Amino acid sequence: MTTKSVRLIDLARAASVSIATASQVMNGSGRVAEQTRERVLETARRLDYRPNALARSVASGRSNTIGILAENAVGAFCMPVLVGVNRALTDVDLASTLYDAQHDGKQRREHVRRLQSRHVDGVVVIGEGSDFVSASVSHDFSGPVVYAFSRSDEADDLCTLPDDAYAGGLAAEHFASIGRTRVAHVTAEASRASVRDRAHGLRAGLESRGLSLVEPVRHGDFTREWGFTAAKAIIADGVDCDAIFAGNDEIAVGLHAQLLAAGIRVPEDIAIIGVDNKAGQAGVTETLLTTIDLRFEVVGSAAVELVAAKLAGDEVSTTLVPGALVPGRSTLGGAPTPRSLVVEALLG
Amino acid sequence: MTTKSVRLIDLARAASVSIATASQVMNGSGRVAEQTRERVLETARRLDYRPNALARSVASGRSNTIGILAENAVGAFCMPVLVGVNRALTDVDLASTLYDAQHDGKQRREHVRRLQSRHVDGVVVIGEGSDFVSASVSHDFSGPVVYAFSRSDEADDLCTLPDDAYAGGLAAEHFASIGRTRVAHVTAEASRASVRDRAHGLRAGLESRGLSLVEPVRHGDFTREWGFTAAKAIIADGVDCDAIFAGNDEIAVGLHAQLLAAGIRVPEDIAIIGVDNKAGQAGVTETLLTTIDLRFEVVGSAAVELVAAKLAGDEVSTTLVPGALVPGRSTLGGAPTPRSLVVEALLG
DNA sequence: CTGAAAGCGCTTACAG
DNA sequence: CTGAAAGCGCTTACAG
Repeated sequence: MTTKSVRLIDLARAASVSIATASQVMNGSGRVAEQTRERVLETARRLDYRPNALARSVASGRSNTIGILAENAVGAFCMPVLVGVNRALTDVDLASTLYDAQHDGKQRREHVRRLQSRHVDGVVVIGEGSDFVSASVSHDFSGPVVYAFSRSDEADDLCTLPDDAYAGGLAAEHFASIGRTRVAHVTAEASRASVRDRAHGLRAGLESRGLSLVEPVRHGDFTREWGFTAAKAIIADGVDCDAIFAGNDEIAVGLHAQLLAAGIRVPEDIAIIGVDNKAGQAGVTETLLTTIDLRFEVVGSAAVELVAAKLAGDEVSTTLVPGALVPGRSTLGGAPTPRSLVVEALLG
Repeated sequence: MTTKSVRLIDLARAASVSIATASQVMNGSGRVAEQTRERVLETARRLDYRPNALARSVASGRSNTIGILAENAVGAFCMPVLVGVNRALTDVDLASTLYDAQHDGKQRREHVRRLQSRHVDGVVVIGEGSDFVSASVSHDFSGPVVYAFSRSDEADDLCTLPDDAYAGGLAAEHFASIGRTRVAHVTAEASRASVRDRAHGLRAGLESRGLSLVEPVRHGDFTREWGFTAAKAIIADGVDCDAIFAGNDEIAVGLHAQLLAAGIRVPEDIAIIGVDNKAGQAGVTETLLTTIDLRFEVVGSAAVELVAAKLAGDEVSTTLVPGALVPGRSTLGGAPTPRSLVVEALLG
């Protein structure tokens, strides 16, 4: 198929220069006479010269590759982060080599070795969210390591995470903007950092507008079932609220369904905001649920930016990525389309 | 952080052998006295020697890396295929380097160049299904190229694809096994190979059991809306069927919702089978819809097997991956779980 | 069975 | 500004 690939020495000969000079013009390093430069470049084009990246790496000591260690690639959130990482990588002209630990410590250690063998310039570990703690591998590499969508178990490791407090603030802001004043919060375990941060952001946002929660936060888990249960309890307890911030979309859907079933109108009686933009991630364009998109892709690309900055010798610190509110019918109302009926029916 | 890494020459000295010998034992090549072998291995362990994969590549001419070119990584089906590819790669101890073309020709060409520069031993192109045609890049590489979940526009390129005909056969078999005899088929455009193959497999499966379709295949597109429309038409036309094979899950969901809305019971009156196992892929464990999982991960791992086989010099040919039927309530019935309550609540 | 030597394709001081 | 030379860490015939 392919003819033997042209080497630097072939290029040098064809352009009548030494390989040192040829190398320099291909790398833009050293000072070379404009004329020779052009000649070499032109020859390179004519010969379709493609530098052997491998040889370049061993000679220069830089692989121009960063390793990606996914804690669990099949996880729901890994893909968008990975896409963000890869995109950002291409922008700074770095290659990536991906390993999936599948939540398995042994595999993970082997992958770390492989990454070391390949002399990657840096590493990004992709975790599973603000509540996930990765075992630090920063000491296993001489280059920068950053944890995307994960915390590390060592304090001064670099992470990129969604800004959960900011998400809570967005919810408060949106409720206020549509005139809601009696807000409740149904969320998951208080032991989760993401849960605490979102609740905190919500509270702060409400307070800054002279509002507060109508009742204590209701803690359960991140499931639809908990949404059902919580809605029933809210009704049974006679809670007087006109808005509920749900800890995630699953809870929001559960609340939504159960409220409807009880004859309570959404959003007329009670508006609902979720978190995750699950439908949007899945490519559903019709926005039933108002939700907060945590922008996982940005969490991924931010990780690459940290790696690149460190590689360039800059001082950097952990990044919190602000999310974006995606307005939908659960707060703004509007005519239900036939499609939305089904979307709702099979959300998830 | 990390101390300077130990090189082959360090290992050789520590074990009192030449670097040639050290190299051979690390690679299991050549014949080395068992005693020296052990000594070197032991020393390697003690020194935590990790061969420099980059240097090894340039010296041997094999990178032990295969390139992955995703036509569009954010696509709904790319992730599972990618996971399968990566898993299989790890099994044969190959690394991967991933590039995402994002459906952009220019980017794609640049990625091909990058892969060439990195001297990958082989390439797997990840497409978007049986109806997607990738531009062949086989001539751009000296090593094997296989198209996973995609067809190539060159006839003798190697592909791995879900076996669509087999999927149709599974549907026929399942309907027969639950005693359904009057089967209809609602699917997408007849211009799609996947559509034709599934229909063909269904027909063949029915015929082999002495059954046939109760009406001509209804062609539309792979959307929920078409599922609605088709269900209405089936009702309006007074079609006497007790089972519908839907071209994919989207259509199945549309049919399901519309039939319920019209007071027709699923599966008592009409059983439904979809294709894709979308819910399962998304991690939903409750199986509302009986569906056929096309096993995208296997499609991915099969691609790697083809690459590996070619690399080993074996003759291979395009692989069709058989899917698996995932039984659910839309054919088997059973108690509605909380999730299906949501469906009803929202439809009512 | 083992080692000295050439070579993989590149980069990078260092003279000139 | 340009080239000859050493070097990156490994592999692979080839002698012995």
